[in-house]
Amino acid sequence: MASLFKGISEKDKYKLFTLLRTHVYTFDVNVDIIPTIKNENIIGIIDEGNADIIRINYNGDKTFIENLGKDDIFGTLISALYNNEISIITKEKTSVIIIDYKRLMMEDNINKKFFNIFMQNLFTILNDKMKEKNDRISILTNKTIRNRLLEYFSVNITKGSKYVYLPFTFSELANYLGVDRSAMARELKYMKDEGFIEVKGKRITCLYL
Amino acid sequence: MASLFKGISEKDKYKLFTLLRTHVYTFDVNVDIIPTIKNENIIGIIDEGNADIIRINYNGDKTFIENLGKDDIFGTLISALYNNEISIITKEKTSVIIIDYKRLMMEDNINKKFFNIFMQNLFTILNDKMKEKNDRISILTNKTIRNRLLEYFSVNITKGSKYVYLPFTFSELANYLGVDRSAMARELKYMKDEGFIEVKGKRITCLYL
DNA sequence: GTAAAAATGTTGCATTTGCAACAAATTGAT
DNA sequence: ATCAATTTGTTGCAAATGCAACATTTTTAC
Repeated sequence: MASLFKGISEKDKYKLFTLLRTHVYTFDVNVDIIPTIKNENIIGIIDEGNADIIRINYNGDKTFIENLGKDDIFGTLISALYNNEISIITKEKTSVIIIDYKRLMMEDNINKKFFNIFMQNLFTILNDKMKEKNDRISILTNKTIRNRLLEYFSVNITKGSKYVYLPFTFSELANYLGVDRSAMARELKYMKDEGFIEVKGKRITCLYL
Repeated sequence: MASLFKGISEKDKYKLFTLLRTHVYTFDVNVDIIPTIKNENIIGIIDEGNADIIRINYNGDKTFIENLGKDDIFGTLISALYNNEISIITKEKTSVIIIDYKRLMMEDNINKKFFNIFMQNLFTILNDKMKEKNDRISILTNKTIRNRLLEYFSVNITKGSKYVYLPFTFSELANYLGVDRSAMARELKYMKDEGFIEVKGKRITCLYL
């Protein structure tokens, strides 16, 4: 699991916090954290708890973008906070570490070895995020529910197995796939009936492999 | 327009190339550039020409991801090249600058001012890319063609105007929106008939604003 | 300028999907 | 253990969409 602090000792981590003038904010459940950090060019890291990134469109409709858990990052570089369209809603009590983005590039930082490790970690995380988004785009461009499901399975199958474990509920899966929940349930039933898949709780077995 | 070399003089740019051991490759039209650069952890910059990033899924189907033009970047950090699913197909004669990703983080680089500017530019570009991908996800999660179009217009409208200028053909727009071209044409006709929009070539006027 | 290729416009039809409404099952809190 | 809240299962129906097929227009190449 990628973390911004992988390979950095606790001691260096706190040196880094000083260097970057980090702030820590703690939020209750069901709160939008954006207003607290708005107007800033920041990177945030979830230190505890979790939250959903939601996008609000021109019409007031909400699109689920992703869920953030421990060590996940968000901010200027990740979610384009500079527009007004995004909310990050805590799903439980959540604390976040906020780093001022401008300080990342200050020249007095760059001689510190732990700072360089930190930057490498940041790149790795951005790379992973980009892959996730490409994955989702690939899924969403499929025109039928069945093909979206199959693409989702293909992307998320446990390597070398026939199993997909859902990291969320079926409702949220429908959301992620951009389809109606009940229509998805219907399609899953067809696929079960045809012997394509087997569903036990959140574990789906792909029998066509 | 964001460029990796914004704020860097030509002289420093070539110093940077030496520092990062860049390579330049030139490709004919309609060639996949991935095989040439595969196995490498790289960042590529389009120096001349343009190319499409295409994703191939488990089924052999192709998804258009994006078009790359001058100064656009691609590579490990942007398109997750490490999996086998991506092709980058030139649409004309195209030359690309390839930077070895590992060298980006080497400690002997980081005292150079132009290197820091370069890194800042890289972050800015990554940020923009992330925003583009979030935009597309927001569009693709809409359930009707009309709503995808409206969201597309909303995201791409020229600020302070009622105009959207398509940067590509209507066929490609349908592709981008993940819908059937003829179905999209039909929907656009309905919207014209209802007085919602006006279409003149690649310029769409949003009359509902 | 001309022919070929690509893009756009149009339409009928079968299929897929969203939506709504409700029942059943599961989960969570006290 | 019990009740409430959430999630899941199910289905009829109307609407939206993909698909195919073909005409027309525009663009491109020589």
